[in-house]
Amino acid sequence: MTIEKEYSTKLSIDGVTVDRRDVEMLAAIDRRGSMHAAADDLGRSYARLQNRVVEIEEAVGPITERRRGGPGGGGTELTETARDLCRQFDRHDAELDGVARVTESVFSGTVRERTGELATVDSAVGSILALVPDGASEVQVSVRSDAVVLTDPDETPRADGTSLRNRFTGTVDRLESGDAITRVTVELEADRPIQALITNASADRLTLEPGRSIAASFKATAARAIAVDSP
Amino acid sequence: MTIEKEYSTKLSIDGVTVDRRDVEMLAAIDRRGSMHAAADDLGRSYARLQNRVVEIEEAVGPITERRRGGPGGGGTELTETARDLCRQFDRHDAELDGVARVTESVFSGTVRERTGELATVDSAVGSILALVPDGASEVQVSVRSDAVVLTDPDETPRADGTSLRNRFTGTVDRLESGDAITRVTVELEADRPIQALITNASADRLTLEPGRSIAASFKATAARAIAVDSP
DNA sequence: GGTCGTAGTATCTATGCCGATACAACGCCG
DNA sequence: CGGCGTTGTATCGGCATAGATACTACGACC
Repeated sequence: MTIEKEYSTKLSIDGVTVDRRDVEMLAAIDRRGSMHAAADDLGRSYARLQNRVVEIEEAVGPITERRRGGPGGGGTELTETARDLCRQFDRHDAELDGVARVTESVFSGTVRERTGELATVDSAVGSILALVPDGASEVQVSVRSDAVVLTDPDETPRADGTSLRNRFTGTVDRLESGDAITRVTVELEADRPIQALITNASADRLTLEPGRSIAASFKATAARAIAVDSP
Repeated sequence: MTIEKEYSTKLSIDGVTVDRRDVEMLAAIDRRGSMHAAADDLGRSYARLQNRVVEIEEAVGPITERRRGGPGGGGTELTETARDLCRQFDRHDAELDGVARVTESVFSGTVRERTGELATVDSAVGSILALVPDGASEVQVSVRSDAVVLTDPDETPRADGTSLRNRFTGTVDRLESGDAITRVTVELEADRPIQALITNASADRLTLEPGRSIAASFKATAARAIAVDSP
């Protein structure tokens, strides 16, 4: 039984929420130059598709230039507004996709001090500064592996020169290399691993290999906690 | 016209995809101890709710212990599997929420060298190492502000000791402070800002103020590009 | 002027999801 | 033994979404 993280991407503008289907519709219109052809491409009915364009347009403003009659009988072209919208959707989608693909490291702990949205969490690997929801006491802190920075522990910690607020040392446990990216598992304490996604080039420069001592750091604003009722 | 990033969280397990509604259902069952009471709480029909529990159970395995007859007429309790599922959903949801809340910095550029999923992108602020989708040439690279690390530029760059592969220097343009977190806008080139979310404490330690010279770094695996057809 | 392919609009129908309802099964309890 | 509150199951109807269909409007081009 494997659990896969999924999501669906949306943008909300003045009441309407445009989803992937809408963006694909706009892409098809752009590709084919007409709404009828786009509807054919997508296997959708022209009527619904046209209604949807108008619906979005009422909230967002002109996203198409539609001509009826004329050369070729007419046609529809996207405005720059529509292209911007699609790009923004794509960027948001790419970020969400990142969250779904990337592994996370989880640390259970209890909230100590709190200032605003931030709090220090006492965990088995030490105290973690993280974003903690209001009123939480027992929490799980999760850190995305693409947010974990690895550094040579021999370098001076330079605690003052950086905005990386969480720093832990451990030993490299496992390396899984892809074409360009290596997933590094670092054992902080017994059975308390943290994972980091780094480029193969970084793995080389850091001379990573199982057993090597290494420091794993991450920003407080990249560490997110959830409340856990039962300890 | 303001555009808000939205999303909906899902977990997919062996065919079924559980969404927020399902997790809220499980929470209500846990809270009330019976499916009837949970249905009442949520304003849902018992029949659908019960069907859904069975549906999920067929894929995930036992998520409830249901008794009919007995003291109180019976009742339903969650298994540890169900609690784990809810926590995993919450963690995933927290990460997605982070993506939707956080600002992103966007850099347009063209793909130069590529190795696997990574590529260097030439942009107005210099070359960026980022995750680039296959076949893309003109791209936009987006970087989440909670992935940007600020460092004192006077510190030795230590290009070898870290897995931070992208490093740019600029001047602090703007500080927006909350209770615990400051959003810093750094001007890399004219009209090419990058934003960083850091703790107020870090902002103090770095003695940030408009005009100060600062270095902004981020990991290659935290920079994601999308393809842009028209330049 | 007729043709053609497009946009625009209205209406009917299929589908799927869900609430509502009704009823059986279960087991303690008075 | 009957009552009660729960789980379990089947069926009906409402509602929203979307496809199907039919028709009008438009304007260049033959």
